[in-house]
Amino acid sequence: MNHVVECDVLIRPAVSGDGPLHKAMTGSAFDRHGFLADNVSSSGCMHCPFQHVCIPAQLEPIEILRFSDIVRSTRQVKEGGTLYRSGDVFTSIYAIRTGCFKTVIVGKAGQEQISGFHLPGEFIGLDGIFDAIQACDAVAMQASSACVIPFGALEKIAREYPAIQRHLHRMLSREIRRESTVMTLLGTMSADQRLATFLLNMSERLSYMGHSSMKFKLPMTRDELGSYLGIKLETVSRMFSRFQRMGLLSNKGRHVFILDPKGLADIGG
Amino acid sequence: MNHVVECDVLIRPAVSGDGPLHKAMTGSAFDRHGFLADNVSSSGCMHCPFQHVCIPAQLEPIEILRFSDIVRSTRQVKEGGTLYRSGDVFTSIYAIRTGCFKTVIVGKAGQEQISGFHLPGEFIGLDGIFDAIQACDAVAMQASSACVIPFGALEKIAREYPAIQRHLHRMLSREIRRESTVMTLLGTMSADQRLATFLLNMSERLSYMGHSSMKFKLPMTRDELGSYLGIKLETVSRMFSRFQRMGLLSNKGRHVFILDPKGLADIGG
DNA sequence: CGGGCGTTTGATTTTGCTCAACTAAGGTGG
DNA sequence: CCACCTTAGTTGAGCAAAATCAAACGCCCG
Repeated sequence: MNHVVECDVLIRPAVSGDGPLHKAMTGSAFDRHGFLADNVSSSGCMHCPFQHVCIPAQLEPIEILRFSDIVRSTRQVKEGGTLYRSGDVFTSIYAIRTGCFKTVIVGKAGQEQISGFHLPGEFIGLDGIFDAIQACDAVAMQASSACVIPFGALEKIAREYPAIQRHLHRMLSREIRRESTVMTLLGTMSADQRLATFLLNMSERLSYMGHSSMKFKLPMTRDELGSYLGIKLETVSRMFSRFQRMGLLSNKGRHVFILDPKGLADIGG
Repeated sequence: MNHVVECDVLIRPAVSGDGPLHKAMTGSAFDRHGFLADNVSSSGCMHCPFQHVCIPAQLEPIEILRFSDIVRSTRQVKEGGTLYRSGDVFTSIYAIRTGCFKTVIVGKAGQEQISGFHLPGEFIGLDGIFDAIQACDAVAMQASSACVIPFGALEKIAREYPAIQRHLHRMLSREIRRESTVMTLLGTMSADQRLATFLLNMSERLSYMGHSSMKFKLPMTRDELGSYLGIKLETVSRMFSRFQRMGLLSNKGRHVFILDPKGLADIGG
């Protein structure tokens, strides 16, 4: 039942083939066991309800078909499980189908840095291409699933279809962009600016999917959010409390209700 | 005369076709007017003394030739000049030939974040692929030059030659990796760790090129280094002084002489 | 109903920032 | 060629922001 609701929501046509396409995180979306554990698995992209999320509108049917051909399997990952780990041999990239993943970079000294929270429609594992070794852990934050895209096969069809090639290059470049944005956040912003920016980004991703941009539930703990934002969990908590005192939002635990997006934007820059 | 020395140094065979290949920054390399202002320009890669730096060893002669064909021009940029600016239409990526560039991300609120210092052999402009708009400024820190690689043409030959395609993908993935490393630095490290890590990274890049890893001159101001490391210029200066007091290095302005790399590594993690 | 985890909040300490003064070096123009 | 001026770098004092340490709360979940 929950399934139906979610599917229904996700099936809405994408506003465009391009922008940041992410799975919604409205109340229901993250309730309890989270996203539906679909087992439609290897039936290809042609009839995948998430098609519009990870395949751009520009592709011709034949191109989608070829793309679909190489996506032979999906992987189900339970909460806390990994899609891949740092050090693993790289063979595939992954298109997230349901749920939510975090990518964690573990430094030499054991320091953990969360480099991103990834929602349906995003591709992860791109950092493994360089030397064919995965450079981070991809950990499921809820029961999640992802389509496995063998990279060698993807390169092959990219050589045959310029539109697919371009799609791949855009994916790679987008990841570079995303990381640049995070670098700016970590390099130039204060704690309150970081959180405000993060929340607005989340809100934007949601509204883009046609969901409420005002009310949602975060999929991560304060500790994880702190790791991503480069601040301590207590500081994250204090900033939430401050925002609430300021009337910018109302929150209880991970549930967030944005009251004054403009006010948040003023803080975030 | 200075020219000859530099060329001589740079012409040394690369240790491998892969690692972080960067222009050396030993005393002479950054002295006064810096790198040679070469005007060999559009004679192609086949006889370019920098060939080994930006083209991997795996490519066949015919592939190098095809690659060379599309590199029709080089651009000379004087100190402070830009190779491209945020907002420019993206048409090409650039292979740095001589000198040094910084890439600067300007946030909405005008905050400047230096996202990287780039030396010969590196490719920049990859973040512009996504939406065909450059996302940052590439500013020359000395008189510098770069080969212009039209991206459409590169995609075309990447479709014809798998090895070139792979080379391109590795370049893109490497940039994602590089940024991940910086994110970890900004997200988890204290000021002294950041500087120690940066200096060792610099040192490593240098030794890779066959230069002294112990003695070099930094190409950037304290302010620029601070921007990159996410700390203020005064803090950078204090950390240098602290390291000197600790006997880890000896420095005067931008000249650095590393005395205890192990000690620096202990700090950097 | 009890235990444990995630979260909030407070008190204190530490780190790095801000403001400010001073020094050194390089370039310019008389 | 020297005096001046600008810019980069160093250093110190005081301050603000965030980390750390510590305690208590609430809420799932078994």
